[in-house]
Amino acid sequence: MDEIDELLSIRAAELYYEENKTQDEIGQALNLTRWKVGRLLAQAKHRGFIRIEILHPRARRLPIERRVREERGLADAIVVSSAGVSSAEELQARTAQAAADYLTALRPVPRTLGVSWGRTLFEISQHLRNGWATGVNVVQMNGGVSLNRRAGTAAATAVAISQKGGGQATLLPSPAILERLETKHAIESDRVVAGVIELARSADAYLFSAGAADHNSVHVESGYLAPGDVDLLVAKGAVGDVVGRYIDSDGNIVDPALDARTVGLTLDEIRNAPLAIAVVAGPAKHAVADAVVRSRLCTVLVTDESTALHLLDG
Amino acid sequence: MDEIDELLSIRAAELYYEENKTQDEIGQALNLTRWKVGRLLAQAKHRGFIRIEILHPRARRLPIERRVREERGLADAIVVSSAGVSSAEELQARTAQAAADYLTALRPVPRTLGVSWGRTLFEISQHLRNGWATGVNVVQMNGGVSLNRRAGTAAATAVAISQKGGGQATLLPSPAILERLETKHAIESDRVVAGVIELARSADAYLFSAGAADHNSVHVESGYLAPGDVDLLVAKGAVGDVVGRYIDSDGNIVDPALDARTVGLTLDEIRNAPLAIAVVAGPAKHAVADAVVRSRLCTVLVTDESTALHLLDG
DNA sequence: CCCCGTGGTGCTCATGTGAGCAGGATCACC
DNA sequence: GGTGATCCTGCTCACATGAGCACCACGGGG
Repeated sequence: MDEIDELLSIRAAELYYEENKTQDEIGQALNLTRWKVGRLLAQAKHRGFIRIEILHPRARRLPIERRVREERGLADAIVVSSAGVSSAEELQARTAQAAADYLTALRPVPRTLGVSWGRTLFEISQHLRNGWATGVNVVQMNGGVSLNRRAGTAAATAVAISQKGGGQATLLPSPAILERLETKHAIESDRVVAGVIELARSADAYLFSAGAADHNSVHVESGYLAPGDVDLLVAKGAVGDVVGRYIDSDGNIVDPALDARTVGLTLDEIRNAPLAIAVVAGPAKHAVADAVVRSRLCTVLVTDESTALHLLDG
Repeated sequence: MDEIDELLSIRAAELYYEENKTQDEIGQALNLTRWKVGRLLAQAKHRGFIRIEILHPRARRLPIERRVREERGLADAIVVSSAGVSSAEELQARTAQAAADYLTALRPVPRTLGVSWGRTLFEISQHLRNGWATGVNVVQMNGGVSLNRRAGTAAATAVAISQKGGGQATLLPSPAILERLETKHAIESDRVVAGVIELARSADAYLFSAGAADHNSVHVESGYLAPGDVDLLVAKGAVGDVVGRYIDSDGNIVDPALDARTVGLTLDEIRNAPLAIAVVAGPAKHAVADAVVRSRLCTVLVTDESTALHLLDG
């Protein structure tokens, strides 16, 4: 196609998309047959001169979803549009909303849902509507009775999800990470704790997020890890954590000793789940998202557009 | 329309615009009749959820052009799209290109074209193609033999436009602004100068830009005005200049004494022209653009999207 | 309890649009 | 200069879509 046709296709596109003229009218205006106009418009689309965006907080990017699903081998992928997003909070909110929508539409409805906790999960719980399901029981997948002012967030998340879904919440009454291995063994052998973990293992589905390996992590905020600990993990290749377990870009445990002191389901238990929904969004989490998907920690991914595109670059 | 319909319209739009499904297929997917889908899509468009942009350096915004024409009473308006523009230079280039296109397509072809000079005009001259017209003579509208390194730019502009248009250039051999009123009178009574100005008065069309009243002005750069002079003009209400004459937001001369020492066509002579094409783009020139249009200094305006929208706010 | 206005639904029909095809111009190559 | 391949053009036809209309459900008022 030469330059003059390119220009014509732009003129035609202006008249077609901005002025709502018919191809026939455009033909008269530009002295072309209506078929030529049709071809010019097709060219303009094909060459990427026409961008169509759906501007809405609930808008998704289906073509990207499909590519993520196919190229990264996921059972499902939900990619929220970032068109018109002004703040990181809004992106987070959109993603949480999408995750809530996904849960709501999920069939068959899980009877028992294992959940992690954190900012993302809390927000999802807030976006779920009352009655999003009937009789969904929720069980925590990992320890996390917080040590600080945010205490109760983890519990509130699980409780909100279960209550809105007409079911019961089962909390895991244990810290996320224990200081001594013996204590961890001790707590795990507690009948209640062991029972909860057993229940979590039997869940029909898991819903969890992933954290970036940086100083803003919930683990630092909650006091389970010091900023220095995180630096050390990063030095060993950590890109983030899933249910409190830090992984490198291949999804392998970075620090086995630390991992052994972490209470909750193991990554392999999650990997073997038939339905594991990871909700990971935001530029800071590009690397973890990639690790999660690459190491098959999830079967379903809910994320934002830019993270999804990052996954497709690899 | 309630919220559930809004959501449905977004889902429908995704399938329609991103997945290229037919309304019928969408209907099957969402359990709707195909007419309902059509209505939902119409709603989505109507509510502004669908944004269609034409991404191309030559793209124009016809609806904005029309509004500018009608609401500001211009014979014509050319508004270049700023979709996908990364730098101020690119915006400038797009506008210059559009002005060149407009000139090229102009009918009837002007026999004599009066031009001003400056960065914008120079760029337009560069974007014109050889043979854009046959036999267009160009005459300078205002003085401007530059005092500094840029000397010759004004002349080069007029010469390029005329040569590419197969005609002759007539230069106005005079400074833009003289220091003493007597010198100005003297130079204007020079037979050659008077002849050129007379020729300029008789031009079929004028093509000029406008400068912002700031320290980056060509007048400061060329040494006709000191930065302090500009500050003074701004203090008196100046928003910019047209053919070297500084105007306030109503298009009135800000400093009659300075204006009297300025060589070239007067603003009223331009106002009386049947065809006066102003090319004004860039955020810095929003105010001048408004003054130019408000005071009817031009019959045709070539500008960029954001400047045009600024004009429509008033 | 019925009646009528309102808004939404599913339809018919006319129009707009894309796929596919035959003919003809263009150009390289023989 | 002929010949074949290739691309483009203008067309037919089938399909997709929007306008307009009759109908029905709902709800308020008589």
